[in-house]
Amino acid sequence: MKKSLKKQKPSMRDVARLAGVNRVTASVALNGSLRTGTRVSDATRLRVVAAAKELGYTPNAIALALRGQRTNIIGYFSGYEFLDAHDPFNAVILNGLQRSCHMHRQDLLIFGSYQRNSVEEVYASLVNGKIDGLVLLPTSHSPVLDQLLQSHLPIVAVANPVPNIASVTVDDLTGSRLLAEYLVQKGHQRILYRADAAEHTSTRRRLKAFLGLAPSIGLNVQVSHGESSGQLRPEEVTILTAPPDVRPTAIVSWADSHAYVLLESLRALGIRVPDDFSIVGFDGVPLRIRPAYTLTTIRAPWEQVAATAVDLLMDLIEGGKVAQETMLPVELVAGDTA
Amino acid sequence: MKKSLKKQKPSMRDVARLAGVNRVTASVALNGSLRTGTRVSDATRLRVVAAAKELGYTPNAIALALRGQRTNIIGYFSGYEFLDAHDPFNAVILNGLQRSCHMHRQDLLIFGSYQRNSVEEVYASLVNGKIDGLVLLPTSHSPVLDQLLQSHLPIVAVANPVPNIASVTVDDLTGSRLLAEYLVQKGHQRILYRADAAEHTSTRRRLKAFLGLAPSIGLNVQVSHGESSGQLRPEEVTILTAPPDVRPTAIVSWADSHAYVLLESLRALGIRVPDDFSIVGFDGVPLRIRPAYTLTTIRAPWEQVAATAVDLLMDLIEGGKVAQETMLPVELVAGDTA
DNA sequence: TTGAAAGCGCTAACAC
DNA sequence: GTGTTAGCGCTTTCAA
Repeated sequence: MKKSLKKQKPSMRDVARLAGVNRVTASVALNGSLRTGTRVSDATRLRVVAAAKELGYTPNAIALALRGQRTNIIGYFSGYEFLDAHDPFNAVILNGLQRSCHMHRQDLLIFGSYQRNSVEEVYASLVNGKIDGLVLLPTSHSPVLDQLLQSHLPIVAVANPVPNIASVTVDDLTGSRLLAEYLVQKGHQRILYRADAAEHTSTRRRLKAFLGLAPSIGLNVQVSHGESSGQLRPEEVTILTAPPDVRPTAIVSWADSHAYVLLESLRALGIRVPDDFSIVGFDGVPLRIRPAYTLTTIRAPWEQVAATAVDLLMDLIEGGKVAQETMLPVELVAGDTA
Repeated sequence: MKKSLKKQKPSMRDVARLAGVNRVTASVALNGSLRTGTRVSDATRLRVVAAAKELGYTPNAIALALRGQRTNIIGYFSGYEFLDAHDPFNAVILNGLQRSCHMHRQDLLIFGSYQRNSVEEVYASLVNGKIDGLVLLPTSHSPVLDQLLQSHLPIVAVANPVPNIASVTVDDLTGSRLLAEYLVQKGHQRILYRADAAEHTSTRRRLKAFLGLAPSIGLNVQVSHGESSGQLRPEEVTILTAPPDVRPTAIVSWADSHAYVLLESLRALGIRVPDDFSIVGFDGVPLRIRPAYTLTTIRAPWEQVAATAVDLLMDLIEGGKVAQETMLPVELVAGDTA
């Protein structure tokens, strides 16, 4: 009666005992000996398999991991911030990771460590052996990054290229060009380019490309940096409420997420879009629920980016070499905000 | 020159060697001996700590896990389906899990195994020792569930109560009552209740409560089951396009996600909301981007549900007993769809 | 105060 | 064809 209370998970040893063979014989019988000539007679194999089945044996992944130095778990770390799944960008990345991990039969471990005490702790939790490799969404510069570069943990960055780390990115330059051309075509001349406070590498690329192109196609660009939340700063309000013949007619947001915040801010100020201002974004993450505004934006294949990152990571884990930067194409999708 | 190429992660053994002590002395020096009287002189401790620092030693979580039968990873399994992070419901659950895992210093492993080959495989991957416990979003009835019940993996279900498993749910009854009363108050009499195809336990509770209450407050309820995608079935179209004096005036969707799909379907049919039909949902998941329609719905504290599930799971893992069902309160929030 | 032994579950390599 | 040995990195128990 009481022995069934504490039914432990059976180990290989239990299987072997029941089948009346040695532990390693059982192991070989179940897994097939790889290179070694070690073979098992069909009779024994059958007995072992039967025993395993009877006991409901399943291998212990932790023991396997300790032995083989391979957990078959890959990690996702989105920098220091809380990984807000409500943010459609994070959502699409998560979906891509999930899909690709599934293809590679890897488990996915989420590091949403927004407040983990120290850099040391974060670092230690990343290299403690739980994961075989890491997909990283680099925020601006983080001290963990330096440490990770020293470590031998395979890493692939997404979205923002990082020197010395394999990165999967999107074609920010083309995206900026498409936006600039679109705005010109719509007759705009004075543009407010809203960059992010954190200055991600990819944002800088987008901005630089836009600024580089602007003069040659007749765009006059003013740059501002929004709050990290995407809210308007007082200076920006001043710019936007200047006389109509002076103020910009279109706003380029470095990312959709902030463009949506902006749309709400303008609405609160009684400013109409696209009547008073045109707004374009960048990212083009698909939304599950139809939003109040359909943003004109650059659509990048983020799910594919994440999936590719996992693919590359697997190569890296298996000792391969991968390209420093893998860049995926983008396209412009016209909405009703510009 | 070439030795730095294969810089292995240092182990306790390396630290001990550098400090000139035994491995266990090093271990004790770094972790402090717990119950055992084993102590280390300050001199040795200092040397060991210095050695550890010099080498950049961090403990190996896998070895710890194998030894202590504890990985400090908790898993999240959303049934057989792909865990679509775009779905705001999944997003809010993920956020709650993440937050609570962080509080408990646990890592979060996502099982998004939409297609993992067999039940056996799914089961094996859940009980292989990688996770200390599981938060489960039960879909309708799944065979894995039966197996999991036999196992000794600590489990907590969210949203849908499951017999013999600790569950964290929301007050579906009160939610249904609030909706019914609201609709009556708005003058509705003929209602279409749209349940889900999968018939989740919680949906059944909502429906049952609604039906139970309806007669006493003068509501006439018709029930339909939408596609699993939330799309309209032909029968439903028939119901909705019946003559105005016959057809329902309000639709209750078992969940917001399908309510939003419904809104789009009606829009495609040229039916206006709330002019032609009122629509109410259930879940009240906060949206990051303002949607085209602001749904009248029941708001449940899903993030709190997920966080509580982790709390309970930790109790369970540590050998405690927890309540069979923990129910969190809901409230009605009026939008512009009813 | 420190070291030695044992064991968590598993398998590659080499006996027999 | 099968068993033995050894070791992945760590800590608890006991002996010195």
